[in-house]
Amino acid sequence: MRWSQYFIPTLREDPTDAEVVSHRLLLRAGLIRQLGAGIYSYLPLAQRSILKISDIIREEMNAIGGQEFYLPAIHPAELWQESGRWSGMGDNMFRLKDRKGGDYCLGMTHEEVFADIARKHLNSYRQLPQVWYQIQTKFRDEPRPKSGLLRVRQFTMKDAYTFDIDYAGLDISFEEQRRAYCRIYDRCGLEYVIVEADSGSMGGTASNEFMVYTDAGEDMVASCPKCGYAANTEKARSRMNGIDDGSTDQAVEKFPTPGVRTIEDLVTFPGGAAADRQIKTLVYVSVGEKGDETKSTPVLALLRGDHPLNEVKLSNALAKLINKDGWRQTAVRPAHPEEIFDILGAHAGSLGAAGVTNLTVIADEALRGRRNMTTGANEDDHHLRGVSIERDIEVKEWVDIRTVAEGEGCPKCDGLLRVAKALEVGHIFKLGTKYSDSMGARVLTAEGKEVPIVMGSYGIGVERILAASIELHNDEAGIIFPITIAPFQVIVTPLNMKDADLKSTADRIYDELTRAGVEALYDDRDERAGVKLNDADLVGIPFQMRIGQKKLKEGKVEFYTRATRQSEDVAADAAMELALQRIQQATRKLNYAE
RNA sequence: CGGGGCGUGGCUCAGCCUGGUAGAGCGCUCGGUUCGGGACCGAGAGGUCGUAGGUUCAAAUCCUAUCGCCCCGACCA
Repeated sequence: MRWSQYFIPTLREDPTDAEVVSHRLLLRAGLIRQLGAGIYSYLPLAQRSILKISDIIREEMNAIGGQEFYLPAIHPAELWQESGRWSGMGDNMFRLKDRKGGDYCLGMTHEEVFADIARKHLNSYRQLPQVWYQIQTKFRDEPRPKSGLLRVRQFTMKDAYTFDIDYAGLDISFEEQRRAYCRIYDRCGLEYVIVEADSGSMGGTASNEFMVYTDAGEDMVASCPKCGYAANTEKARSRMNGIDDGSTDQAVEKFPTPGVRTIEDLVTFPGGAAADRQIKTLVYVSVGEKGDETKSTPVLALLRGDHPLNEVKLSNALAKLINKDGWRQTAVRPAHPEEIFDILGAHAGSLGAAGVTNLTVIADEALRGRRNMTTGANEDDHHLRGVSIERDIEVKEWVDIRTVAEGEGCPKCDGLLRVAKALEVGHIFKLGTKYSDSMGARVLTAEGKEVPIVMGSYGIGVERILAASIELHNDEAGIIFPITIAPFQVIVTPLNMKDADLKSTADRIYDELTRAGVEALYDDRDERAGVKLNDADLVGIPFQMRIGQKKLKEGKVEFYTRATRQSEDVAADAAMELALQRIQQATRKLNYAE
């Protein structure tokens, strides 16, 4: 490919709208352009890279028996109504009407469509297991798209689905997918961790996320360097040290606390209490629906004063209480200030659960057995001391609803947890029978019994691999692509196109490389050397063949490695061989990484 | 959805506060010099100042509405 005729609109200046590194470099290096909020055009360089990532995914999916499909992006509403997700997905789903007024949506994921095919055509245990996948465009109307390709409204996803006769089969399918995922990320040259995760609106029994540590991520991962435990903080647990509450149960005593509004206020207030000896009382509202009816259920969530609530954990706990008799929880939100006053007769800052009997009270596990605590009195400017939880508060459910913090004890060993930001690049779920039950996908067993198909669902964000790779692999000069996903493997750069010797040597080497099957880009632009070298570094092609006058007089050219920014001299006649060897070496290292 | 910011040649931005016939740098075209880390000289092309309405003798500038984009928060398979 000749650069002079190829479309690579590099930018000399940093785009002001781009905050995160990958966004900035994707724009500057001429890989993408924005069309709208969270909607991007992939230019030729990005498209080449994305196709390479897709090819790796495809190879690894095929290697575990995956069969590639291509399903529609437009789905009739009925399908999503059957699974209950037409309402469950809320505003995140793009919806549209056809000319007859029929409801449709743009697919956010494809459990429903695949399950529909499965229920129509899978009838017998003899047909199972099946591994189906596709690489397809997904649409999600994100409330806030951001960070370039990291959070967008249209993107490419590899989504795979497995169909098994029972849970033992699902375990095997899940494990195969997990291993395939490891190979995919290894081959893409991406450093990742596998973490325990929340299943979210997908439902299901277990899930793992594949995470890349980067500050551009939007999840927090807790991990233990000692035993390897790793979990999304939406799921992570930790070991707590005991706290001395004194040896005797005191009596509950109300005392005035004028102006005290926060946990911190009460710590410094004379006669107050340390944060870990306070009970924090939060008012949340669970919104549920049943057919056309909706209801709001206020609940109290109790935590140790210094512990932050984890809304995902709370939402999961509340869903268990709400989802029965045909009701389904659609949202969980903090109560509005007016609601709080109506419910408890006091404002935030003086709230407590002692003596509350008409509300569901959820308490965090870390409060179990605690005594002589201080909490709000449900009377403005008053608190209670001497509160012993199990004696004074009617707790409906004890659940883990707090967010773990750095430095807390690992739940699996005696190590200490670290917490760091991470980006989700893949998620695998054991779905179980959620969709086969709701959509009626059943098969006959060998004994002639009808059972629901046991499903798994496995997703990879294709562009996120590209963006995450750039987040991890860059320097002040630009992108540093791993060889396997680089748009080109080598760039041939004659430093002066007006020099006939340089040009003819470059022509020849480019021709040799191309004939040898190397993906080479030829920078044949009549630009100054500085421009060409800076562009080559910016775009991040792993190897450069630099052809300049001084070295060529000795019959040599320079072979430059982008990652190390080191050059080595090689005879012009041997240049192609060296490039080929280094490319193969680098590719092999990623493809057969352990 | 709440808070903040920004929309001016292709790009980055100045001009707006204090109204008076639209600017710079980069890029682009042509000519010349230069040629190993984003050169220089000369000559050019290119803008309904996001959109609509209002105030005014006069609006990029003041007012109102609206659209779009970015950031923080809420939310997020």
